[in-house]
Amino acid sequence: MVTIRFWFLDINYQVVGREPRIMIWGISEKGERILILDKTFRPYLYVLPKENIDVNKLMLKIKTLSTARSPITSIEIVEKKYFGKPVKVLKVKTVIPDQVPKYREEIKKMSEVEKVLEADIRFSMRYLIDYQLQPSAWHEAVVEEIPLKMPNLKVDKIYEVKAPIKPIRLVKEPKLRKIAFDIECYNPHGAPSPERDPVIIISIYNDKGELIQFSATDRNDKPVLMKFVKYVQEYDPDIIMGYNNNKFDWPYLINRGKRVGVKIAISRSSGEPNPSVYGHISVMGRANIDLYDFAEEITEVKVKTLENVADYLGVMAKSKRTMINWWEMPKYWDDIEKRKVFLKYAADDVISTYGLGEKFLPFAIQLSSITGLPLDQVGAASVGFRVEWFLMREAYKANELIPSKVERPYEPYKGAIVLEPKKGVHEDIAVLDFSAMYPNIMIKYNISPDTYVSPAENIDPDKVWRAPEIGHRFRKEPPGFFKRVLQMLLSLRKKVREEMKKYSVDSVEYRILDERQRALKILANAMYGYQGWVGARWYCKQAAEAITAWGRQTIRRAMEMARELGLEVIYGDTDSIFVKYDEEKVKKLIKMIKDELGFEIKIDKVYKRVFFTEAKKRYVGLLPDGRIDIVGFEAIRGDWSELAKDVQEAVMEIILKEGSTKKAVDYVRGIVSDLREKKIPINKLIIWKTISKRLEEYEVEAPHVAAARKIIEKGGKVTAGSKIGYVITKGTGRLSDRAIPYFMAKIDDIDVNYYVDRQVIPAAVRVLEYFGITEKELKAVTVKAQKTLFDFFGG
DNA sequence: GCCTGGTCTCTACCC
DNA sequence: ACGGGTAGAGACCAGGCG
Repeated sequence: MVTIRFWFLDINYQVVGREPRIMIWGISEKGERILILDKTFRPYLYVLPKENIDVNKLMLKIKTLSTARSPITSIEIVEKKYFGKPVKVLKVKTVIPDQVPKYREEIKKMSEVEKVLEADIRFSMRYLIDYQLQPSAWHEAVVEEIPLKMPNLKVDKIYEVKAPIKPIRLVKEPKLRKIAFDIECYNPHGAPSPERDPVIIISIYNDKGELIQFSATDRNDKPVLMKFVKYVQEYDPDIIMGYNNNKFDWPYLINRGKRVGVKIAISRSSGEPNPSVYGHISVMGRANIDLYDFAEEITEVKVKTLENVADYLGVMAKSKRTMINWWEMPKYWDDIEKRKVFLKYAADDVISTYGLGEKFLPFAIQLSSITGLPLDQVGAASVGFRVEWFLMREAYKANELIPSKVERPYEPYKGAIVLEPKKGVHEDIAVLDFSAMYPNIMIKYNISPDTYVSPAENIDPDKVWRAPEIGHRFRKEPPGFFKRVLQMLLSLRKKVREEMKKYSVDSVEYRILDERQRALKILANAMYGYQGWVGARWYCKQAAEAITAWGRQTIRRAMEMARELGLEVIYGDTDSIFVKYDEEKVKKLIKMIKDELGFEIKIDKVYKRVFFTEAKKRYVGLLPDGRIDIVGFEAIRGDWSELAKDVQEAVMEIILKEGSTKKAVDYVRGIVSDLREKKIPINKLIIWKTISKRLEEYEVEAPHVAAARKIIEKGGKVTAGSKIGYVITKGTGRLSDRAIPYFMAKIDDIDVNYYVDRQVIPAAVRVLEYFGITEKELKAVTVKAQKTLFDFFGG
């Protein structure tokens, strides 16, 4: 027996013979790739009996269900808590994990049974929870080495556990072997099909900085697939990364492999990648990561192509990469000279992908270790499931039973308040933000599913917090599950931030800790939304409703205080208030809020000048350093043409910095005339919109839907989530009849009037209207004298 | 048949 | 597959007019 330290990479289980076997894949401190087996773990479920029933009789009755294939090996009475209330439950153990749902259904039917619990947790996750193992983190284990007699297992050592594995805290990462890969398919018919179209290039980029490309000779791709499989097995990466590989590369490779007779046997057990939870593709013994999952969270990039995201993150500048549009690919492949360009394009793609991995992996690793979701799943799992896995682990630690998943109808409830802004230009405005408002409200009022007191219950009013407006009550004591979890998250984050100070800003440790505190913050902030999500195990509408009610009360009171101090409130949304920046009074306000409400509010920024129209959630601010903050307006929306956005931004800048409406008007007129003279390139006229469902489900034929149909007609592919780039062409009738995919349009097809009347002018007028400028004036050819911005100040 | 105003659908934003 | 609040465009349709 030996004690080893290893970094947790992946987990799965197999049923071998008549017993399940947990398989944990890791990297030892010495850098060996190891597999640890645990044959002792068994699946189970809990039975919550009805009150006043004969438990012994129930136990006997459950025992009679036992089958030979997966016998019930034990039933014991254990003490747990269910929503904070102590309960006695039966822990029913069996052998084969996939038999648990069968037992669940049968036991549920029994008249003595109130509920069956924790029968909907996958076996390997059950193992992680019960031993509190931390994916993507270090562990210590007492193990015994067993001989390597399984040649299909790609590891240096195999062990069997002899004592429970224990997580240990080490701020470091092992030297991981990583590759990024990307495939290119021959697509003369539009979207490629694995049944018909070969994989012509597979590019790989590894952590040694090597670029490897396999390409087909003519259209024979069997060797390409074979070389890829061989390469992966030989390089033996721990992490495989791609961009949209879960939805495209892997399914294509596997189906293409089936077609040409190549098994994509790239896992550490020589198996193929296979579809798994949250729509991700699992590769046994390795972490397959789709970087698109992380790119999706970058809201600044509206059209999340690899090149756009890589450009935004500084991984590869658009100007420095080779680009080929998908409809041009066959041309680039068929022409042997142009093929070199194609290979360069493929290389740039895979290098960008690897670069994105460098940006996203540290965060993914931290998120994985905190939530307890394996590295390959954490990106694919939605926010709700990340929160839920974290809570399930915490529940186990607190001896709380995990509620089952229940299907519920959607129930709306009232949310936050948004103030009517005082329209116009304001000088020196401070934006005050409550720090972590909802988490702090949950903590202060002990809001949690297990502290909620139902209206039927009689309770001393002094022992509960009562929510304003709606009257939901929450026990003051003891601290609820969510309160404890939030306090833990917040104090942990504080500790991590303290620890960060020990390291220099450019050290590896600093980066790790910084990503960790970010992940903790995101998790804490998601806790409110989680409770209001009907799909949540800990769904509690009353809690979510109470949080927003207390939020409304808090912000209202804060605004009242500001006014009491003589501070003019210009605007406010949810947890922020915009006030005139009087340093002394603002300082007083912050203290007053702290003292009276017990919440921290901070100056987030101070605008030298800020402009509001009458609309909520839209404003432009000028920062002291000269930068312009645009919030909500067309200029930052992805579904307006670049041209209209540029015009609006320029107008805002002229107005805020120079105060000259005349200059702004002249500028707009200039653009309009450029447009009429076809001086504006077509790519500035593209409007991007997301297809959110299957095309046949649309009730109205919107322009982007019509354009999407045209893409399909051309052989292209459109699915839910696709971004459609279209332009409006000349003609009559509905816009949707005149919307065509941008790559099918020529500059002469463009309906200039649409871009003038429905894009440029409205975007400009949105801002200029307040200064008395009308659409007519913007379109007029003669220049009239305009008032300056400063005529509007103060009155 | 054409115009108009109101309603509904849809998307992307804010916090 | 975390929440509600909000702006705005365009499709769609009923009703008025002639």
